[in-house]
Amino acid sequence: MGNAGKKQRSPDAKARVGDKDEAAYLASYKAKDYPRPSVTVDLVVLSILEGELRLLLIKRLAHPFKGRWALPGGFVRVGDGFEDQGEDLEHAALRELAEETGLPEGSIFIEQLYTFGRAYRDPRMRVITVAYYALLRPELAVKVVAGSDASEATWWSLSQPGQPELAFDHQEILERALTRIRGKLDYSDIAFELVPATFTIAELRAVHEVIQATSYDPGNFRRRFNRMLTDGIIEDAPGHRPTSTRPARLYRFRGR
Amino acid sequence: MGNAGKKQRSPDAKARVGDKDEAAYLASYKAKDYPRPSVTVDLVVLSILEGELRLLLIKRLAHPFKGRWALPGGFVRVGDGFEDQGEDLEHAALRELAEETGLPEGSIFIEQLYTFGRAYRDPRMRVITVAYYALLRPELAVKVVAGSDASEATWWSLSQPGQPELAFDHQEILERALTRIRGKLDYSDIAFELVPATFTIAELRAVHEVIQATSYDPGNFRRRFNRMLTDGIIEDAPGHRPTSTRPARLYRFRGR
DNA sequence: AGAATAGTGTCTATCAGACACTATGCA
DNA sequence: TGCATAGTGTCTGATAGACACTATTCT
Repeated sequence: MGNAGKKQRSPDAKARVGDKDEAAYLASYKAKDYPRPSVTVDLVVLSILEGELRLLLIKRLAHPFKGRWALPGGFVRVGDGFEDQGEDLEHAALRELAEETGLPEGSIFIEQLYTFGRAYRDPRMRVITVAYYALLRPELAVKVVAGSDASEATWWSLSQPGQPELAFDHQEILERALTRIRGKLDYSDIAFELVPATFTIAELRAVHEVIQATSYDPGNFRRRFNRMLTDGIIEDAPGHRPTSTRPARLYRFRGR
Repeated sequence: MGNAGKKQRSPDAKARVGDKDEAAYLASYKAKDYPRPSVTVDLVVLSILEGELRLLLIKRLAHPFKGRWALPGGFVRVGDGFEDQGEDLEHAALRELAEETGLPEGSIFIEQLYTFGRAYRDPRMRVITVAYYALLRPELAVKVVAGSDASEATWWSLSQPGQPELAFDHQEILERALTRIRGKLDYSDIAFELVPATFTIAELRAVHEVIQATSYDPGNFRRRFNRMLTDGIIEDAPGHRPTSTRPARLYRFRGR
């Protein structure tokens, strides 16, 4: 171990120095001599369970911050650098998400959030993390189990006080994710990622209410909803959702 | 050269293996054995000159894409990794901006845009770039000169057809920056970063028009502007701006 | 029958867009 | 004096928030 620098150098680099043509130049490129940071992806995984906004946290089994709760994430695979440049960032995020939740890779919505790279944010070494947020429909969220590395995974409520102190700068990442999501909720389609495949108006309203931590007038919300209907963003779905009183009509997101 | 891997390892790592305490653990940490990508910052530097939206591009002097135009940027300094973890991402962006424009480091507005890390986006090796956008007031923009590395720097117009083909995935980065800026223009204060320190309503309107590539009714725009006045976002400034006809009142952004 | 939620309608304030109009300084 | 731009006022349509009201189903 500790031979990463060696492995990443093209084997016959020196031989081609001096060649003017670009292909040869690439082979002899020496930029790898600069120190490089480690790059990770971290995920703010959110869902709504039992009417509360919930965050998926993993208990760290190793130093640093051993025993503390942290966002799921891990190193981006960059291959050997030259012949194999490894996986895309989004792929790394989806892979880590699948590994740490046990869910299949498809059908999980993620979006890049921000990149956190403050020096000393990881005490071990320079680590730059590309943060994503993921939104899980409740049907999927309940299937989450601890990943193959046997680490503990738990849905913490953000709707109630008493979250644990997070490892690294993960609290800051979480807050930026919430701010972003709150800002995008009204003008984007992300709310539909937190609702079952077919849903009632009240269910969609509950998503908005839980995320914004306010309450909306049912009548006014319905009006906004009706505009989405006439705009073709959503459509009727067959059946009704039984409730404690009058059953509610079902709808379906038409996106994508 | 090629000794980056060696330099980044803590000298007495092996000696402390087995110690349970966290500090010792950090010293012996071996995560550096994973291959690491290079990390750069790239900047979409925009200003408005002669009524046109302009983008600062640098002509590449080296392979790859030698002779092609590219966004200014460069490697993030990460120090030796452990004792010295190097500079923050935003600092790297501000430093590169200063180096490549000759402008002083303060008083330039930048904001992180997105991180582009597709495999093979750089043919040499795996490079992940954290993109920022910078907005320069016209007074500053005219002072930009080619940086210390003597590379050619030019303001290209985005308001007219005929931009050059950009190096790497810089076209994609540019497009994301424009989309972001167009989206934020209405609800944020970024328009004030493209206008002189004191400005007229027509000048601010011109910024909006050039960026959105539309035209706004002067009367209606003035009404929006008046709301900003009563909200305290902007305030009167002394004097008038001479025009070809009736001089216009001056205002000043109150932010920060 | 009563309770609770689904679903509809109305009123008001705010704001954007269209557009007509007045004011002022320069050529 | 004419003209271009600065600056004001008015009308209309769309939308959000407050709130009163009707409809339907479960218990």
